[in-house]
Amino acid sequence: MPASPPLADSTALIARIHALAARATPARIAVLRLLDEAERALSHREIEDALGTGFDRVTLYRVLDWLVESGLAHRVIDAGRVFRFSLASPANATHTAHAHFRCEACGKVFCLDEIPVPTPALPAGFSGKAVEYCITGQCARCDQSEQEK
Amino acid sequence: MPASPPLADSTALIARIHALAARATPARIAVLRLLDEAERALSHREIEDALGTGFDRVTLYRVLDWLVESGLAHRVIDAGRVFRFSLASPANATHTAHAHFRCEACGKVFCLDEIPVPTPALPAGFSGKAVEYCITGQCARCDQSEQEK
DNA sequence: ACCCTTATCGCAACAGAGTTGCAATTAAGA
DNA sequence: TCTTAATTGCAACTCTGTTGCGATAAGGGT
Repeated sequence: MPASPPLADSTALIARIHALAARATPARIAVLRLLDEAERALSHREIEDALGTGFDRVTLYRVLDWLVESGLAHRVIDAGRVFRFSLASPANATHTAHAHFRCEACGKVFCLDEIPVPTPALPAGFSGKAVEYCITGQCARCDQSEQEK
Repeated sequence: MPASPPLADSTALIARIHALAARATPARIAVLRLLDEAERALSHREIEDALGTGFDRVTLYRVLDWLVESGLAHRVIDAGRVFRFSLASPANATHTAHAHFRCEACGKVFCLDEIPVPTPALPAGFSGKAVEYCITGQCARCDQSEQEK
């Protein structure tokens, strides 16, 4: 187990929260930092485990709701009926399209920001807004460990 | 309330079930017929409501599980954390790709079988299998009723 | 038409993720 | 430092889906 990850600059995180006219509470700072350092979409459970017993379940749910409402994070639903959260990159804060990759082996969900999401033609009368694009398969790590067997 | 919908040929449905070496029970026939007539993906709740009080909750869950396991139906997860089911068209029984449209207003999910699902390039090491492609917006009916206001 | 076997069913109890109400706490502006 | 409204923590709840198990009935054989 490595030492605690290098602390991201708390001041910057606090500023980001204050910019939304919200209070910079420990729970918000901790969740924001965790998501900022994560390279994949995290579930409530994963966040709870990562942060230890310092915060109440419900507080974390509310922090996550707040993140989504304020546009700082995306919420996607996982095949296992759990929500996963990832920070919205400042550029695409207006979440028009977002691609994800879900590994069947480890269950983790990765954000594929760099993949362009095509906008398809819809049947008459239908107007599309957001496009959810999720690819299921094996991630790099699981694919590798499978070959080692 | 219109009269009961025209009964699809029960014999054909029963044959379809027998072809899987399974027993043609009333629950299976009813669910199969309902999904066959539905033009969109139905949730367990919608199926339960549509079929009335004749079947147990759990029985319907098990029928749906059986449909998915035997490849007769697809199961997709909805933004509201509920599973939705749609019959797999015999042609694409091997569910390679499938597109859906979810209406924000009425919550219904439509199958867009005719839309081609593009296969994107993945980061190194990742291997994709299934692609879930879901567009969120307003369906034809809700779009229309909104303009009438 | 009647039996058997066993796949299915129905009930009841459970599990997990997420939500709500409300009193206690605390961030942050005055 | 003081005030006050935004947040928190707790407890209880909802909802979707699952599991165990005895009872029922589909369908093949006689």
